[in-house]
Amino acid sequence: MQQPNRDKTGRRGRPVRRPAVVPVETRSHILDHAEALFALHGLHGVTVREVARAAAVDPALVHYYFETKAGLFDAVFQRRAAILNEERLREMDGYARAAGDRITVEGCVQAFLEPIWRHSYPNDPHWNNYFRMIALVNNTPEWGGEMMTRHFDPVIQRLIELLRTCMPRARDADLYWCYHFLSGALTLSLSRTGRIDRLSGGVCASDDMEAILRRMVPFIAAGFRQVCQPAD
Amino acid sequence: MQQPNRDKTGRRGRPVRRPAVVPVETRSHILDHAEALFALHGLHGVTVREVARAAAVDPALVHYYFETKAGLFDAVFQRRAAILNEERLREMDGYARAAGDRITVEGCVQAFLEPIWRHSYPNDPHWNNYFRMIALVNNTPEWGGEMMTRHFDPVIQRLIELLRTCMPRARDADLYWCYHFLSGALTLSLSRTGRIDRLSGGVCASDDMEAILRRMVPFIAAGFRQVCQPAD
DNA sequence: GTCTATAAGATGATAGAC
DNA sequence: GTCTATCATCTTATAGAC
Repeated sequence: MQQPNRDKTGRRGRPVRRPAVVPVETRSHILDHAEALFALHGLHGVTVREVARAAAVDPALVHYYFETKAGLFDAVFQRRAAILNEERLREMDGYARAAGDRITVEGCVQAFLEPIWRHSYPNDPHWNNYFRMIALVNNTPEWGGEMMTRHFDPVIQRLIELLRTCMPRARDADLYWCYHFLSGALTLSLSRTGRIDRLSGGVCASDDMEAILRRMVPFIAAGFRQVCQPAD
Repeated sequence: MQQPNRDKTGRRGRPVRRPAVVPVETRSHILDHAEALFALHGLHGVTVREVARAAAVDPALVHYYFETKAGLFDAVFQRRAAILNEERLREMDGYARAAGDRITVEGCVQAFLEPIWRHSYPNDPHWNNYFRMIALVNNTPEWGGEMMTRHFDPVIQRLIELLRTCMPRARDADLYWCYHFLSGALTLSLSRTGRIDRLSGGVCASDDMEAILRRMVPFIAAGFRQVCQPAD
């Protein structure tokens, strides 16, 4: 599998001591490949060796950087969560400021989703892998709830807050349950399993993120209003 | 699957051949415990030995009945799908017949969900495990789409058909995408991860299926109408 | 930081006795 | 149908050389 003592230059004497070409990126290089594999197979469906092989790196290095497989998984999850959270908060704050009194449920949902779509559409493979991971985690009974809470709660709370200003008479339970429906619809979309392609006989495509967003915003907004703002 | 040589009467002549006390149930006994484990950890998170130990059965027996781990997973998935599909078809047909011209989007969605809720609420641990498995499969990129299609498509097509009679001018793509949102919201609910409990500070409970249904039906119905029946 | 080597044990699956 | 025994392979993780 490995050729122990290769020396491309073939020049004799000292082993030259070049710490490879770009050692700076090793860590994120491992993260990228781990992300791609975890997205497809989940935590238990991936071995440290597979990650190492995909990243063309020694298995021991993975442990050097992340200690355990769970540590690796967590690091992968953490990396883009930080970025995404910041973008979403800024997007929602920006929208709220710009909209002022004209704030709408549609606008809030759109601002909440916008940063995701910016990364996923048309096609950033890294982010798309990450989003698949989120979908898997979100539906994992054992530790999924805890993990989602730990990484995303502040952003969700901000969304709820914003939605409350649109629907001042809404009850908390209704707002949270409706967010839960949004969360399910969103993460299933992000997992792009190809199910809808088969079901629809090709009329819909899992990868058509634009088609999804165009319908998700009005769908979710109408649902929120129906439940949180009953006609009474 | 088959019990070749059973002889309940024990009448003489032949060596009686009573294979233990209750051999009839071994297969479904294994299925039950596999179901509980797969629901929590997914296909890759469970070993054949763990299933065998949980079922208090020899590991080789699992292979005897199901050949491979994937075969076991599939058998678990199959078992209740057959039951559920039949119940859902009957529920939807019954509703459509009873409603006649007064058919509504709410009614269709309710009929579609009703059989699930009958099993999950208040508490049938077996069915609840099964529903968690569905949620996991539904969000599994690799083979999840294929598996959902294989087991559930006819029922979904029937739902779409019914919804089309409520919204005759709806376009297919809109109907399918809206079903996709429904599917995501539903399966996330079925996975009961505890996320919403944490997020809401205890205002909502993952296990409160009645609270979910009460909101899901109007939420989803309003979404469908908004997207599939634009005011134009 | 990166690699070799290896510990220490678990894995899916099967052959064959009963 | 059920069990014992076992194969061949893979697993996470670490110690220590370089």
